[in-house]
Amino acid sequence: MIIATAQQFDEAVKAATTMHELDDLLHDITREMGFQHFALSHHVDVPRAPQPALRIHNYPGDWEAFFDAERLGPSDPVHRASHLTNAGFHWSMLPQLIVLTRRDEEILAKSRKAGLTDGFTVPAHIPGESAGSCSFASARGKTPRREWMPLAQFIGATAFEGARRLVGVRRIDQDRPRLSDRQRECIYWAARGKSDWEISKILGISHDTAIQYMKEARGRYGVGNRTQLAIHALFDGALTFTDALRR
Amino acid sequence: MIIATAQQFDEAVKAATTMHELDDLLHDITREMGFQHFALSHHVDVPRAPQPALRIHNYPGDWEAFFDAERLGPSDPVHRASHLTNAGFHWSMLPQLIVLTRRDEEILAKSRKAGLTDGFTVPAHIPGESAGSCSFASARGKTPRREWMPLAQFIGATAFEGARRLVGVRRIDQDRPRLSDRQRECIYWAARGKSDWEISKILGISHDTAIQYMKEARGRYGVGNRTQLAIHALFDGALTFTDALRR
DNA sequence: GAGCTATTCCCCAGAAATGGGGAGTTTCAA
DNA sequence: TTGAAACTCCCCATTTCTGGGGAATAGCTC
Repeated sequence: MIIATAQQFDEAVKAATTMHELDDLLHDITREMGFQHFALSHHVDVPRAPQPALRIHNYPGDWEAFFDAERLGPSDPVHRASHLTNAGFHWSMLPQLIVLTRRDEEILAKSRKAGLTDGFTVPAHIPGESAGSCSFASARGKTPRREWMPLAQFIGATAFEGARRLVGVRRIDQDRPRLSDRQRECIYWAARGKSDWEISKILGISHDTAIQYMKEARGRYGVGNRTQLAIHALFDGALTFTDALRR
Repeated sequence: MIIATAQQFDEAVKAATTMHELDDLLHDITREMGFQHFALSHHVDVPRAPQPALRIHNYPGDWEAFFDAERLGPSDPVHRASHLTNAGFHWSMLPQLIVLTRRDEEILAKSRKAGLTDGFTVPAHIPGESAGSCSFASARGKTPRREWMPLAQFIGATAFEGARRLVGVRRIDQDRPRLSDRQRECIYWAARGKSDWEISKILGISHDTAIQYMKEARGRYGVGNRTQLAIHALFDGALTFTDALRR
C-alpha cells in the first residue's frame, strides 16, 4: 500500500506539466503521510534571488513572512543541517547535526509557535546548483509515524526532481556543441587550472596547437574565455566537478 | 513488510561500527530487493585518489579491474548521469539524462557482459564533497520490480550516509572559504566571462580594486586562476550555473 | 587602544590569453 | 574522388591576468 502510494506519486509527478499540479500532489501526499505541511525550496533568499529559485509550500503565512524578513533561506538551521547529509532527517536530530546557536533556538521556537512542531527534511543537492530540500512538518500532537520516513525520503527526492524539471533548472542537453577529442582534453586540463603551455606539455603537442584547440573549443561553445568555456562544459556534462577539482 | 525492511536497515546502519558490517548489511538488503549487486562509492579514481574515498561493492572482479584500469570513477556514464539529479534513476533512463558517446556505449556493453544488465542508481551529493552514489544492479533476466525503487532510493541514501559516518568523511563545510561581499560579486561577474576591467565598471570601482578582489578571492580558495576560482565557487554553492550562464 | 577585516585605491613587470592570419597531413564518409 | 573534419604546426599584435609591492579609511572586537 505504501509502495503503491510512492509509485503513484512518482508517476503523477512525471506527468505533471505545471508547478501548480506539483503543488497539489504534494498537498495530498503530505496529508497521506500524516503531516500537515510541506516546503520544497532552494536555500536562497527567494524574494531577492537574482536567478529563478524553487519554492512551493503550504507553511503558515506568518512563518513565511518571518522567514523572508529575516532572510533565513541560507541560514535556517534545518537548511544548514541539510547541507551536511544526503539522507532525510528528523528535526529532533538537529542538535546532532549542527551546533545550534542561540539564534537558531529562537528560530526553532518561532517555527514551533507558528505551528511547525516537528518535521522531516530531505536534502536535495546537485553539484553547481543551489542547495535545496523538501521538508514535511506536523503540528502539535500529530507526530507522524517513523514508518513513513522511508516514504518521505522518496517523496521528497522525487518531488524536488519534478520541480527542477518543471522550472527548467537544467535543460537536459539538447543542442550541445560537438567537441573533438583534443578539444575536450584541452578543456579538461584548462578546467583544472592548467595554462595552454602546460596543456601542450601534458598532451605532447606544441604550444600553438594547444592554443588552437582552445580557440576552436571557445568557438564551439560561442564563448570568449576559458572560464566560460569550463563552466559550459561542466554544465552540459562534458566535464564533471570530479574532473575539474582533482589536483 | 517493505517498510519494516527499510526501518530495520536504517537502524542496523546506524548501529554499525565498521565498514565491514555495512558491507554485510548492503549485501543482504541487495538480495532482499531482488538485485544481485551493489556499489556504493565516491566518483573518483579510487586507487589514485589522494584523499580517502568511499567504495564498497560486490560487483564482479573483472568489472572492477576494468573500471580502475580505465579510471572510470569520474567519467562512467552512470556516474555522470547521477551528477544531474538527486532522485534515483533506472539505467534505462540514461539516454534521457546524458548524451551517450560511443565510449559510453562501449562501457555499458562491457558492464552488461560483466553481468550488470540493469540497475538503479541513487545519487549522493553533499556540497563540498566528492560526488557519490549507491547503485543496485541485476543480472540478465532478473529484473527487479519497479515497486522496489522507492525502497532502493531510501536504502541508497541511508547506506551512503552510514558510510560517510564510518569513514569519517569530514564535511569541509567549515573550511569553506569565507568570501567578502565584494569578492563574491567579482567572482559572480568573472564566472559570467567579464574581464576585471568590465567588473570594475559594473561595480563602480577602479580597475585596480577589481583586480585586488580577484586576487583575494583566489587566495581564499587557494587557486591560481579565475577558471578554477569560478569552478570552486560553483561547486561549493557560492555560485550557481544559473548565475554563471546568464548572459 | 591594538588588532582584525572589509573596502578602496595605486604602481610595476612578467606571464598568459585572445583574436587574427595561414598551411600541411590523415581519415572517413558521400 | 571530392570534401569535410580532425589533427598538427607556425606567426603576429593586443589585451588580460597574475603576482608582487604599498597604503588609506572605516568598523568591529577583545
